Amino acid sequence: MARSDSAGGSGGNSRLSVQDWVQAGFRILADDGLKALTIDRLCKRLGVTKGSFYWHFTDMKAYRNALVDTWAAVRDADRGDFDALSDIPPRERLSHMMTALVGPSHWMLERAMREWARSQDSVAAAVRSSDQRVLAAVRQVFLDDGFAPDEADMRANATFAAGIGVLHLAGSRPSSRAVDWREQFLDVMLRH
Amino acid sequence: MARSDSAGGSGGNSRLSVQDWVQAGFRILADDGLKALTIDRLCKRLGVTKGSFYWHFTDMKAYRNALVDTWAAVRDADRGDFDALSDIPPRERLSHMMTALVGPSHWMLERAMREWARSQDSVAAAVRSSDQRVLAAVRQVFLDDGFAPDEADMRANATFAAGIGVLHLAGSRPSSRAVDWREQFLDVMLRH
DNA sequence: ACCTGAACACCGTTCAAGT
DNA sequence: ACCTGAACACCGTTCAAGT
Repeated sequence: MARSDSAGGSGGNSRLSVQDWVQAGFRILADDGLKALTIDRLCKRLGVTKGSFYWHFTDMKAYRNALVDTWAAVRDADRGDFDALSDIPPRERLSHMMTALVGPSHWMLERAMREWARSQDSVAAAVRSSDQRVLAAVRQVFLDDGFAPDEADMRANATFAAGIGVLHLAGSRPSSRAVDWREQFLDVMLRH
Repeated sequence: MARSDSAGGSGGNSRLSVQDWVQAGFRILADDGLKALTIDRLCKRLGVTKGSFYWHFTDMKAYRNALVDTWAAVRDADRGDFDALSDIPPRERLSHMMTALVGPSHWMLERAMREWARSQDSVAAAVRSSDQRVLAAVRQVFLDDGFAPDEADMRANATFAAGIGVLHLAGSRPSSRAVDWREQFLDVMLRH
């Protein structure tokens, strides 16, 4: 096998960084799903052998943790965008958040993370702490809309749970019907 | 398929039925979770070799289908119990349904089914059709409570999605706090 | 009809050896 | 420091052969 030059990545350097492995993993997840994410496939994509993987990561568990950490950072960045929009009315803000949660690009990743969380405590902890931050932002919307703290808490949890439920129930990408549905649902949740 | 020898007892060198394999699978799932459900482990539990498994099932996929079919039958039986309670007030009926969905014994199984559904279309179809029946029962509650068909539809979907979300967000068994939360949530959903 | 036993492919993991 | 190459264990799958 002739070793193909580099992985088409940044700089075309022959040596790999942790981030190279992480990015390759994200691409595989998006292209072919959870089951396709195997060490062999990663190595083929990066043009190295398995030993290289085990120099960068102690095992598959550690590699998943690296993926989850990067995912959590991206998620936090998204949440930062919400904070920037804190001057627009609560109703619209909530609509934005729901769209982002169930939304297009994160869709596959969200599912993968939650799937790993079920069999790996370290992933579960990272997902939970990321969820907490999103929940706090949703709760703030209800507070801003004039609900008492307890009520805001309950409604934020309900809204978030429904979002996660939709994520798991959806067989495919959210349809336009789902968008209508979402708006009606938010009407109910924001009703005083 | 209706041949049931001395199932349940260990030690009988009698021949195995499909249901013997299914029941052994449920026990492994409940005891040690999804990852423990391997052909080797099933064989050790039943005291046979792998060849036996492959005489009863064409592959692991087919075996999972058998498990899902049995699960769907049990779920339908539960739903039958709801129908019997159609004379009690909507609010209480909904409370019962939510408790059963998120509830104790089916908990582990529900998750396993939905996990398989993600990577196997036949399982996804079975889960979806079972979900549809539950959804219809929830929708009926809202109709009985006086909501218009469209409203009932939307609220049933929201209630169900929230239930599934809670199922996936829960790290452990539902706490007593979760029960309070559930009642408050139902109050909002049933508010006219 | 129902099962054994041995084989094979695939994948995660290890490690001595190379640059 | 970073990677190769060969080995091993585990698990799903196949199949000829046994009862």
